[in-house]
Amino acid sequence: MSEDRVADSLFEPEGDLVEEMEAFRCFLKSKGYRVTKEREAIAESILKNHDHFDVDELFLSLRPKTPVSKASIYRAIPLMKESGLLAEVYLENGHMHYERVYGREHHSHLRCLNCHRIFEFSAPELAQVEKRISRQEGFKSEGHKFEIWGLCAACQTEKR
Amino acid sequence: MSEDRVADSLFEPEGDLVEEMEAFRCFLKSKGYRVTKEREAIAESILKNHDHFDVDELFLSLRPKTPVSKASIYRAIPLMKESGLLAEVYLENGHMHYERVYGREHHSHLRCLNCHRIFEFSAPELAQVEKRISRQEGFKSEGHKFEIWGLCAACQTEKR
DNA sequence: GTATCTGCAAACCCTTTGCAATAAG
DNA sequence: CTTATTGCAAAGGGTTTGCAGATAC
Repeated sequence: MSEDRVADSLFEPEGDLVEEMEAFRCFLKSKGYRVTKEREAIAESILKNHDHFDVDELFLSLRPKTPVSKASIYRAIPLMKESGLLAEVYLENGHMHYERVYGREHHSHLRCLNCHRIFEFSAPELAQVEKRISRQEGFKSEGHKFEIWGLCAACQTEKR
Repeated sequence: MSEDRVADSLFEPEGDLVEEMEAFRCFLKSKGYRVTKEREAIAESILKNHDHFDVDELFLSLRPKTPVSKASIYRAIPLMKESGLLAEVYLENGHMHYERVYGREHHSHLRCLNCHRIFEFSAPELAQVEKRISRQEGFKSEGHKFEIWGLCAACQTEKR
């Protein structure tokens, strides 16, 4: 069906959802955590619908078909972080925003201070900086985050 | 008095405190905000004692000599951010950590996930990445943040 | 004199937690 | 069966806010 889009890594073919769900289940088992329908619903919703999201969006999007309490969502987040399914991205208006990691390339963010939209980009130098500085400082690095803030193209025009 | 240390930008000669306080007062006036003794005490405490801090540390360090309520501290923070005196650095254990910006070079952070210490470094490439990506995306950038996390040298040894 | 700022205490709001019922293995 | 997980509602805890009195200008 969608086998002819193998190289397209931005829009996920269906098969990847199955694989990624399986990876998450595997992770849970490997840690002795249980595979519950709530955890599956949360993970599936993120993998299908949410590149960037906060707890409330996730909660609301689950509610119609497979309601899960916020307590369970909050309790699932550390597990999903640990499994590498998602990562914290930034805090805005006093609550955390997350992004899906499975099936996406590592990237950095541009944040518009005016419209609060997030734009993504990749910059290969960053991994090199991470490596070099870590070596230099005797650090064993596990990841990095780079963020640029300012005004996006649209908001610059608007403000003139 | 300390005129012979002009080039030393890491440890601040006394004169800089006066200048930096003056810059902050100027900023307040320029915006129509008032120069109050509370705002001066907060700014002076940060400039003198706090490269990295959170609200509680600031509150406690002010209390003995020039007590200022937390409400006033929280109300002063956006002003100090706006003036460029301080910047948000990271969220830890549910509360924000700040750093002094006046009189210090821009730098990035290494965070140890084990001992939670922060190490600083400079990497000139980062400003170039900021510039290049902004140009590429039509973004008008106003700043960037780069952070590496992992295990510091001491914590790696300890864990073996 | 007037508008802004301060301190206090209460309100906010996101997140965490205790507990009894439920479900996974 | 046993123990982890869920949902609920209450607690937690950093931050914000309303208000009356104090203060900058």
